Amino acid sequence: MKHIKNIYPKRPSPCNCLNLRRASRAVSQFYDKVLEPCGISIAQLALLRHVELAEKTTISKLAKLMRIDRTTLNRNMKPLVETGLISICAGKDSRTKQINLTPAGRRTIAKGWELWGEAQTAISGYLGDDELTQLTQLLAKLEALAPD
Amino acid sequence: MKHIKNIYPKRPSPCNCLNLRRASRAVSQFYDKVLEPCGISIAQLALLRHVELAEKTTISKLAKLMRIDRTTLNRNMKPLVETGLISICAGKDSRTKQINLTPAGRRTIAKGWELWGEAQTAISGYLGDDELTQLTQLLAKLEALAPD
DNA sequence: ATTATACTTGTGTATATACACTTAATTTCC
DNA sequence: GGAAATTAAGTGTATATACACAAGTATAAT
Repeated sequence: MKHIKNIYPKRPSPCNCLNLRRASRAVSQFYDKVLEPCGISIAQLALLRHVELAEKTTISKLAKLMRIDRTTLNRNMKPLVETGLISICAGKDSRTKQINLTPAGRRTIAKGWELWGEAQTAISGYLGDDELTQLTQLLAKLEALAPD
Repeated sequence: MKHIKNIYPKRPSPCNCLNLRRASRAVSQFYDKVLEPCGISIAQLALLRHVELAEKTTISKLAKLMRIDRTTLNRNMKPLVETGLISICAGKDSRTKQINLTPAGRRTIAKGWELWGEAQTAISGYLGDDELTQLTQLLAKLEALAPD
């Protein structure tokens, strides 16, 4: 406990959480920049991809799959519905709603997929195989902290 | 620490960005939970700590120090001003504003600092020294992707 | 001194995130 | 069959995030 000033050196912060949040912002912005030509963000591409993966699923199930809060997902879908990339209709169980990918949504995924690959390749190359493996494992372990 | 559930691994996505975002959410929620007794989030504690570190600074300088967007900082300060943890007054240069920590803000930091230590210790123990070092280095490298 | 340039902040807009509470529908249990 | 418990979705509220644009102030250039 010698010098308090060193508790916050320039970079990185001593706070694991803050370091994660900063890296998350930086990397998200990097992906978003690369994805710009297709008109959606990395968060939105992820949403579309999960809708494609679990076709005709419901909101709660999709939220569980994506591991985000149900109400967050609900609101994140809004701009994608408005731009016609996904559509929502009533499910068989009247409590549920069914989420569908539109043709435009599929086209956007196709375009976004290519761009995503560029970003992904760039990051992978930037880190190298060993660090990439490390990172993936560490993040998986950290994510396990989330309830359920 | 009782908050940690050891039910990993959850399968990582192939997307580095998504993995980061998920881990960021999970870890932020973990810290937020531990910080609950002091009434602020980890993001807010970080803001207060940076205000303390760079006393009487301006919005733009503080944003640069925290490495977040200036307008984001501007809005994040609002609830802290309303709850009386920080105060804002005119700076010498009439363009600028001076950000100050209030006595209540200092008390909140003191309380938050202890709780933060608990969360930090929990995470550090959960990962272990080697992984913690790896993580810190990887995140610093990734954050370097952000434009200046 | 006036103009041009750079700097500092604020606002409108929009997405991302999640908690608390509510409503509606289904399932379970007696 | 009807009450109780569970499940699915929606809304209000609030914070976190950042881009585009605007307006005011200070400094540099002429």
